[in-house]
Amino acid sequence: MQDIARLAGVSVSTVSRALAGSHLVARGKREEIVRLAAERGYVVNTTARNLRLKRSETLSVAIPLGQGTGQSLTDPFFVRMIGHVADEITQRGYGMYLQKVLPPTESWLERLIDAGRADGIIVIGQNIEHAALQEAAAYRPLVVWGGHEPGQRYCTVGSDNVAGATAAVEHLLATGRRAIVFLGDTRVPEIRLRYEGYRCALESAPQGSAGARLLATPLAADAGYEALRALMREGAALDAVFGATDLVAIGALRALADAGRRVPGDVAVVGFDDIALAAHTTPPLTTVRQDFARGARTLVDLLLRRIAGEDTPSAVLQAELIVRDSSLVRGA
Amino acid sequence: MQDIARLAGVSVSTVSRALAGSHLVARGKREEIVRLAAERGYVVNTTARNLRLKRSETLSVAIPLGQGTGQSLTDPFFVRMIGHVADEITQRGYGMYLQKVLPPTESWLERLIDAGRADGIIVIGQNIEHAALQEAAAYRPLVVWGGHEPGQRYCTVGSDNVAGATAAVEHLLATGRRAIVFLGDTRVPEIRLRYEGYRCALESAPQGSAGARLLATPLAADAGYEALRALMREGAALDAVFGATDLVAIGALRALADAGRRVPGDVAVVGFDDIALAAHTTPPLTTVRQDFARGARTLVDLLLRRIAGEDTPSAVLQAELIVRDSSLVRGA
DNA sequence: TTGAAAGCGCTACCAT
DNA sequence: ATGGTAGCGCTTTCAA
Repeated sequence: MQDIARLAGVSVSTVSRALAGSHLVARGKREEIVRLAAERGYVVNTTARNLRLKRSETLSVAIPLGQGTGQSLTDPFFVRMIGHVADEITQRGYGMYLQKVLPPTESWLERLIDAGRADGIIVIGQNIEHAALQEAAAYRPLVVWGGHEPGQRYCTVGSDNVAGATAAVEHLLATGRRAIVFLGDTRVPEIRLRYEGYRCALESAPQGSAGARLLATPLAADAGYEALRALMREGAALDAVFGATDLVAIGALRALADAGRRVPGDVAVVGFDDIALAAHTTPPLTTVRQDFARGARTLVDLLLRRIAGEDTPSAVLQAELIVRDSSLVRGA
Repeated sequence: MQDIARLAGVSVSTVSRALAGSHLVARGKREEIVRLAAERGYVVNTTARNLRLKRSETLSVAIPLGQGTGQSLTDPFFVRMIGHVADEITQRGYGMYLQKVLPPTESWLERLIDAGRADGIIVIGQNIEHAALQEAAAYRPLVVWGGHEPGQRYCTVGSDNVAGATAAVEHLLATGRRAIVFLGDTRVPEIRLRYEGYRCALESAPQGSAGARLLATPLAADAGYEALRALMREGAALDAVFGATDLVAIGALRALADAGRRVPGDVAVVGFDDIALAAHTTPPLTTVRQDFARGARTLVDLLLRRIAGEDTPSAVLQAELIVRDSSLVRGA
């Protein structure tokens, strides 16, 4: 900036103002300075600027990967969410600092918060870290994607997991399914809520239906595959599978195919998320769609409002059942 | 830091040193200071630190999304790559600044580089931006994931697209396929290289084989689906499809299923990438595996070496053909 | 409308 | 082993 000032024959103050588009600088001079900077490839140093302004125009996105839940950063759900959040953040002229948090790290939230790298934090997925989040609740510029539970002190944005799961299971019951297995890891709050919706729907099940059956499995396709194979080897009766995520459901699809069970003829399969590939499985997967784009927009909106000092409530987004071939009426 | 110094009854210099773990500070005093900081939730301000040190311990990851190539940040390929790169960066104690670059942005590379936010830049995918990259070649701390082409001045890391594609097509020919269609967008350098490998293999095809047939399509499942459907409606003869990416191949799988063509009985399908879901399609997809983990490691390695002042050459990684059911021997 | 100068929070040099 | 202090590059108040 010194250089530009010297070249333009003005002070650094004037250059700073000109580059910020201030009208305090004479129009001609301003344009001259801007031209000069562009020519010389000068760009304002963000670090110095941030230090001076005490804000970074950057939002931190943190992804806690719980121990053994099997999720990884490459999980299509995270990827999808990261993509949409990146869109939203970029659109508002903010930068995005991506942080992957592995479980053993202690007080990661505090560190992230106070280091001054970002103006606020978006945490995607509560994933076991519920307690840490509760503690950080006092810190305002924080919004979490996940399930909203009573007694929760931090601000969340998430789909209506209970209602979504209930709709899925009611659909299965309505199409004649009677033995519906739930595949997932209920240690994750969102999954627990989905399981709750599942149980809830089963309570009003017709006579002759089997009760709730929870098959615990990490949230990955391989895990879903293995878990369901094991269950079938045991000879358990089932005519429907509700995968807690599409990934798990896709694993289930393959396990069924390998075992010679026809989908949807013998067994119906339903997932949750509606990731891009759900429409392209064989058969295409019935699933509960989460509105990721809307979710991302809401996350960023709420966070920016919190940064501005507002105290925002949690938001629950509607989730929509998308019926595809994997749960067609039995025998259809 | 002032506060901590006052509390500990020492100078800020000492606090700074203690927090950095310097052995110049008496052991007892050091521990006392660290304890005090932890207690009061004090964390060193990264921005000030970076300004002073003139480095940010942060790497920028930029993803240029070309016009109309149909790729989006939610493409499993990007997601996978981002995940692995995030892993590598995190592991080395660096932060990751994620940047999505939309085409109209001008001189985005320069801005990114000079703003001082990051010590170096990883660009994932050349995607139409080849020219801009060539210009930025002078800027050293820059590594690009993509194809390596003659005359290229910037440092790339990428799979051996030509060899990978050749292996895939040779496999198809060896198993009796004679009319192999290539599905993809050859404006993207990597895809152009794959197409080259495809043509190369076809040149040594047995008598009676059809020549190269390029079906241009954006790199997304829907696009692959539509493109292949259109081709089949035209009544074109084909007994194999080579999708430039797994996503396109998955679209092709579904188009074939919808049209009543059996895979691999009537038509073989091969993809490229080996994304997680390739093993879970019906039938499981034969594909050319890119070693993403290794690629990410190499990207970060080379970038850090460039930051240290070294001039590194481009790296080409081997790509491995993974044969699954979608290309089993005809009639098998 | 412009310039001088203070200071954001930190590290590292130079003294002691 | 510890402290004083300059200065990283910028914005903004205050004075002119």
